[in-house]
Amino acid sequence: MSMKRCMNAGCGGAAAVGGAWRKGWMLRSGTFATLCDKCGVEYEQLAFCDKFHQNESGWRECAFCGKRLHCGCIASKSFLDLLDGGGVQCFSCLNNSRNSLTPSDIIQDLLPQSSQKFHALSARCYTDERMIVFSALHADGSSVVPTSYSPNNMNDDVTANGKFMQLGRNFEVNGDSTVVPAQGGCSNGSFGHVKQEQIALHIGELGHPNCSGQDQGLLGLLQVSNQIDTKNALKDTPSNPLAQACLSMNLGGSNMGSIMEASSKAGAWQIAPLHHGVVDDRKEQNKTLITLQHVQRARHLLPKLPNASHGATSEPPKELIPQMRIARPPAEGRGRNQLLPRYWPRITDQELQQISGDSNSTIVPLFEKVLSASDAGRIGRLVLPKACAEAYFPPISQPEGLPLKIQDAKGKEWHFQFRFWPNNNSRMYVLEGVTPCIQSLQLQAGDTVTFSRIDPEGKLVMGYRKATNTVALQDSQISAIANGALSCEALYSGVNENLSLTDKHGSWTNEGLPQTLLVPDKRSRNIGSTSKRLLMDSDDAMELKLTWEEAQDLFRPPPRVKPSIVIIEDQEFEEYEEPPVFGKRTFFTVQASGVQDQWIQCDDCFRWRRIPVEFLPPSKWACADNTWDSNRSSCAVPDELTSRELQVLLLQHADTKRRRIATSSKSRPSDIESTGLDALANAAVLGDSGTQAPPFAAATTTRHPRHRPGCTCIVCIQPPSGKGPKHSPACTCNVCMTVKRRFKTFMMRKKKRQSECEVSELSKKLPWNSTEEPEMKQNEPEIMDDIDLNCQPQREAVDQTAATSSSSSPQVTLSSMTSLVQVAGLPLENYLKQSRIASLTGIEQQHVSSSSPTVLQASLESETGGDDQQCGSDKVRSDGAA
DNA sequence: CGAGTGCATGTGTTT
DNA sequence: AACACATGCACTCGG
Repeated sequence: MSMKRCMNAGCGGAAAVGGAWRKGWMLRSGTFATLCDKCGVEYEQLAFCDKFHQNESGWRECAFCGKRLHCGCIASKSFLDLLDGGGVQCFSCLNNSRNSLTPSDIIQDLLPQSSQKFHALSARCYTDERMIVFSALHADGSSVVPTSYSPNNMNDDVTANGKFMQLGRNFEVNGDSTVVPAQGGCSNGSFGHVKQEQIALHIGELGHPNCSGQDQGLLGLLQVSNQIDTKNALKDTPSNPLAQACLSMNLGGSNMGSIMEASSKAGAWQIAPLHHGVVDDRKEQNKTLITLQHVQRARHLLPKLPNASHGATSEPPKELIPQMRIARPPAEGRGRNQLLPRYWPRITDQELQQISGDSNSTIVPLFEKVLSASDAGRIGRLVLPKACAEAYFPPISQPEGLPLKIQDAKGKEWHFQFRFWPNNNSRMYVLEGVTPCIQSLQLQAGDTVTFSRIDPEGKLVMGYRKATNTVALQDSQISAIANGALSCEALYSGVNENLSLTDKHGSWTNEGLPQTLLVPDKRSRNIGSTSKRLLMDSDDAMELKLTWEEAQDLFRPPPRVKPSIVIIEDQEFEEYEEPPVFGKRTFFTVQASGVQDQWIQCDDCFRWRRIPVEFLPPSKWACADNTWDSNRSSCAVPDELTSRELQVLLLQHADTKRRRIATSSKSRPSDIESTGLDALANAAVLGDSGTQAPPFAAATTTRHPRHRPGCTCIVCIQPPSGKGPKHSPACTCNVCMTVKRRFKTFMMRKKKRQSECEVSELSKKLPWNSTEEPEMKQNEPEIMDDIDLNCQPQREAVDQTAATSSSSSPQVTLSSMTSLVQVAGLPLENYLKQSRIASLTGIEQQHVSSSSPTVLQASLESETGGDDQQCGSDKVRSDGAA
């Protein structure tokens, strides 16, 4: 066995090379460092476990599989992985030789090595596995030494079991060969899990203090055989400062091996169990190993907010913590650090407590999944995320899989079949037989099921969250935010996978701020779901999108923070070091003269005040802040508008929003592409019922929605392009009859509405109109005698303008449906002109002249009022089903 | 004929 | 480009 001299000047100590590893850890560079026996200083070296034999040509061969690793080329990890805790593992066969250690080993072997004291070293114990990773602070509190450790003695039984361990590689060697965290400063924070305790340890210095972070806190992990060992270990050294220590225990008791990865930036250590023992799964295990990566992630249970320097606003109120729905990176699991955040369990402490009850069991949240339509459907198959399945469920090598018992929150045990299908050289994991469970829990697509494990029993439990509240609360939540009544966390815990944290003022914290808010990202704009396929009522989806956009509109620069100006491609960007805050919600009006106003509600008296349009109100605003109108800068001063006027404006505003949603949905590409027949048919079914439906749900069919099997009407037999024979005026096909009936309905409704127009009249008399009103005041036709169903939208679009200008006569014969619609808008337009509502009519004219059939369709729907607006697609559906 | 099963395929996401 | 996964669909089986 060769020896290598310690490179620490003046030390001269030696470390063994070739045999069992001394204390060592993997460096980021891919090399392996060991600790000098004598001085404790580490140095890099190349060495191999004795399981790898050096052959005559200088290559080393795996004793298990015979594959070779070039001597001295540790970076050639295609064959070999050096285990930080000691030992090596062949990537080809996964056999490994490893060192292991017990807590007593750690303590007895480690502590005497230095006279320096560490300020704190928190440690954590994991059952079954025998690994220690720890870091510690210097006594001055400024330095952290993250390291791993393995004792001198090998434990062959572990080796024989084929288990292995691996530590973080996130350490780098600086010029002085000292070990520093790979990413930034060592951070504070707890990485504890559901049950953990932490205590300070005072132990000898292990290595080199170079963590740049000023943070304090934790720094280590212990992974030992079991709790008892740990406790015994502590007992074994009563005189040792460790007696003062506490070990953080995680009862994650499975037999899984673990990968531990230190991500020092967040002070977070990640543990990733690996498959073990199943030969067929080894390739995937390899992959798991190889693809280990840094994951800067949110911390565990009680996330420390990221920027301590921001002062006292960082910690969420303690009483809120159990309720906070925080995405918890799962504590362990094979390849768990590869899990996408969307699968991170967001179970609350309260829910955990509910599951665990009063028992001493520990609930280990594993992962969660939003149910897809397939998952929740009758097939009874729940597709499991591959990484989750492989990480947390028993390894399976045959497609038939294993029966799996999973207990729900009520204690009922469900029997599923956990299996996989081969899929594109990969696997697709499913849980079969979930229908009874899904039905029992009344779960639907969009709901979330969570999987946890009860330790130490290792029993799997599943919980669920219903999704409906999330969507329903959106608007109100945002409103509440705008009024400063709701923290952003409450909002985004429901709609975004990102962990969200707020300070107690409701401001975003850096770490918790969803990126989708800060930087609109194409990939993450699909709120609440990662898939378009996830069933969400389309209205809800659109509503979500709009409110999401509104939410973005409400962002304000952080108060009292001066931005630094960054110029990127000649564009100046303000860069803030603090996250934005939500501003207060307002609405805008435009006077007949074209002057715009912005209206804001006082937080104290709830009166509405007029403010300049360009003003970006902060989250709190009161009359006293009304510097523009001194006459109304006190809550004692009544509203500028009468309550009636206000009501009208607010109604208009709400209506505007609703219509904008509808319009936006109709201007989707699929709708734009819809044929004239679609527009016709959609129009035909409008207003026939009051059922609510997504306005665009039926837009892409190539046949008219009233088509029924056997229908030979011209619409159904002609190609979607509209070419072909024309409808006869006497055609009595469903569409024609419906269109005729529809326009009769328009007539009736118009008359009815005129009698109900008191509010509208009042609004017209107001000097203001809510903006974004272009589609609001379209009107119904006077008479619809002759309806041409042979709609050719491309041509009609041109005709519309002519119709608009030429015909206010009810007797005019129209050439198209869209022209009809156009004429339908004329009487009110005229009326509005007479009423000198210039802004409205102006907008409307603009829209008319540029109308596409789709827009007209939207207009048509708009004019039919709220009830009609809702009827479109559902009507289509119901008709189709009839 | 409907339910169940296994695989194929398309789409969206991640690397 | 590769991968993950939601869902479609052909096939089988049993009532």
